[in-house]
Amino acid sequence: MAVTIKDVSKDAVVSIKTVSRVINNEANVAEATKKKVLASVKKLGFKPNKSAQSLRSKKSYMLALLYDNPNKSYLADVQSGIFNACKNTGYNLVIQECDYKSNKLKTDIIKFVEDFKIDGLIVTPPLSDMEDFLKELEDHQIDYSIIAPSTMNPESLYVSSNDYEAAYALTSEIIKHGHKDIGFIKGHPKHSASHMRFNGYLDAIKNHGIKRNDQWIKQGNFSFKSGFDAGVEIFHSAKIPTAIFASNDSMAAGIMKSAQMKGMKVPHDLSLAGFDDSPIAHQLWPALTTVKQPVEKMAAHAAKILIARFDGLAEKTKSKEFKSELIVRESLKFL
Amino acid sequence: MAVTIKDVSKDAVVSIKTVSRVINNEANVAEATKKKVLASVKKLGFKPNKSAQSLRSKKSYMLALLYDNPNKSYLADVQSGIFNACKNTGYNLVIQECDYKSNKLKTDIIKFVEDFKIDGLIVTPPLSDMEDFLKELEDHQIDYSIIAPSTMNPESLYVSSNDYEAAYALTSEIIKHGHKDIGFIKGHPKHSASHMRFNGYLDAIKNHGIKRNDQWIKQGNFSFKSGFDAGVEIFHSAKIPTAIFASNDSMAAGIMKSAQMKGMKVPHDLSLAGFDDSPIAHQLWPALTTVKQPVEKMAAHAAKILIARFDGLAEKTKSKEFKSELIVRESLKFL
DNA sequence: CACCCCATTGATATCGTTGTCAAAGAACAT
DNA sequence: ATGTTCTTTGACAACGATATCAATGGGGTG
Repeated sequence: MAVTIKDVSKDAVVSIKTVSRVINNEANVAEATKKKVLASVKKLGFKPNKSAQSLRSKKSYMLALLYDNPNKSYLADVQSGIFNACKNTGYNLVIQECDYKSNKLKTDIIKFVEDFKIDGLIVTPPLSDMEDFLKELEDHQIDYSIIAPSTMNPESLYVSSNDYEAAYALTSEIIKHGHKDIGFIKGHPKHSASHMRFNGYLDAIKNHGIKRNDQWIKQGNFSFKSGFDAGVEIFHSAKIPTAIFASNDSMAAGIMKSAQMKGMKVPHDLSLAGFDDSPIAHQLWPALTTVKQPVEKMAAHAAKILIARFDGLAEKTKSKEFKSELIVRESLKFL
Repeated sequence: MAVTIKDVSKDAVVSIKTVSRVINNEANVAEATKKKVLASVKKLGFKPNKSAQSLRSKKSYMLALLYDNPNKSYLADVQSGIFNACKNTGYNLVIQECDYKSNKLKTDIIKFVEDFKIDGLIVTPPLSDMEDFLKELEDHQIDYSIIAPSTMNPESLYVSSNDYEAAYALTSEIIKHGHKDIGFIKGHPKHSASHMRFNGYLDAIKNHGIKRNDQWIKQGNFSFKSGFDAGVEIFHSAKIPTAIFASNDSMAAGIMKSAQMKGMKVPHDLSLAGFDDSPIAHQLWPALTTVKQPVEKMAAHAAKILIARFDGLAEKTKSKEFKSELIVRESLKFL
């Protein structure tokens, strides 16, 4: 039989309530008492029973990660980050796959949260871009922390990245390499990151005196196939750009494949850049020039601030913007 | 306030115990009573409180996925499969990242299971290959289900795949394409799948009268880099094979990159095959010939049989071997 | 010294289930 | 008719924590 709070209280010769106070770090416990109790806790190897805690305190000590994102490596990184943040906090992570297109999304998630008494949600794109969904969460008083929000509401918890600046910087880098004819593949229209990246691109070419050519700007959806298809289209054009910037690496890989199938060589005939620094970026040859976001750290921070809010430490940890890093690899060449 | 079993018992004019019996599908409840209770449950929208159930019944209704595998897409597939199997069972999934090399592994996991009262584990490679670890779980009476076991213990729950046959078939396919000089990149030595795949390769060439050439057989560890390095080594040899079979797609991608950097063209100068049908397999050009395992289905089955065991339905669902599928793509050409 | 206040502590109720065990009644054998 | 067994049901305890609220006692104030 496991050690309970009762055993500890007997061993430390205090009431169970006092033990409870100590393990919950409540105020107003004499230092001597605290020490005594902690000694007994350690001696007996006491671990509070989560179910009992949950039952009484109405908390589950569970966070849920909401996602509907086909990008497996992104998901894995996010998860890993949250996982690390949860370590030693007593909180656990459950995963919830969603369908952002489902009209039952809202009710399903609310039901899920209420059934399992989930303490808080970590919301990833594209769910993080659905204002009405977030509104619904708030109406139900569900705490959440957003990764990559579309609007940075100072009230809510979020972690963001400087997608706009990074896209601007990457585009500038391409231009510095002598390119003027630069195509762009847009990401999934429902992801706010898509727009930020696109705007970064647009402003960069504009500020460098390059005119936008809509023949070379294609709508993608972050999938390999959408990049491939966009490539096929672009390479049918009368004039082909000397460089293409795809909003993520999967699409850049798609472009590369379509280029290679056309007999073009990267970067000899076409320079290429992606975004995200997915594993595939360096596994291709030539390796992709891209932008690396500290996804794991971002996810960890999202979890941390959520947990801090539960513990009433809201002042300590705040929403934060993370900086991305430009990674220049062989797929980009000087013209 | 949420609806409790008490409310239901009042509404249905029965005792709370009877309600409990109905929602737990216990025997010996009169059909009429059952109907009456279920009607009230539905009418009031009653959902049993997980914490209270856990507290009383000593079950957490949580499965944990144990992994230490750098392959993100594999992890995502496994997760997705388990997730689907859990749906509507009342069980939930928590993720536990491990370090299989840690000497605290065993104690950490035991502690984790006991702290959170995890009902059962789903164990993936390479943890599934550590006999002493599994033994420890059994000693602590921890239920588990293995994905890709090294030894198929009829006592334990597992899902396996026919790695040996698939590797044999793929090797035969390469031979059918006219290749006689076939290199092989071994997988991580701690994964039993590595050995099964290697043996499939060895037996296939032997049965086709081809002699093993150890210059072309390299040890990898399933990582892209290990494949790349193996490629570099092989291409330094005096004689280069006409085809290489890598134990997984990441390593095959590594080989492809090292070949391309040497100026070789796939499949013109070198045919290539991988294993797993990871996303990268079809994102490369040329796309990789490979073997597809129904990873999601396997994971789902692993979860199902574990849950069935909890519910005492052990007879219904049994360990199972899944069949892989050969996918021939452009990276393999007729000699 | 009497009074009050605040920090500290504990007795006990409580959360929402399942487990135990006994009672009631139906069914069947004698 | 009586005893026995089996099915069905319910009253109440129990799980292991936190919440409530009252009791205790030391320190400060007038």
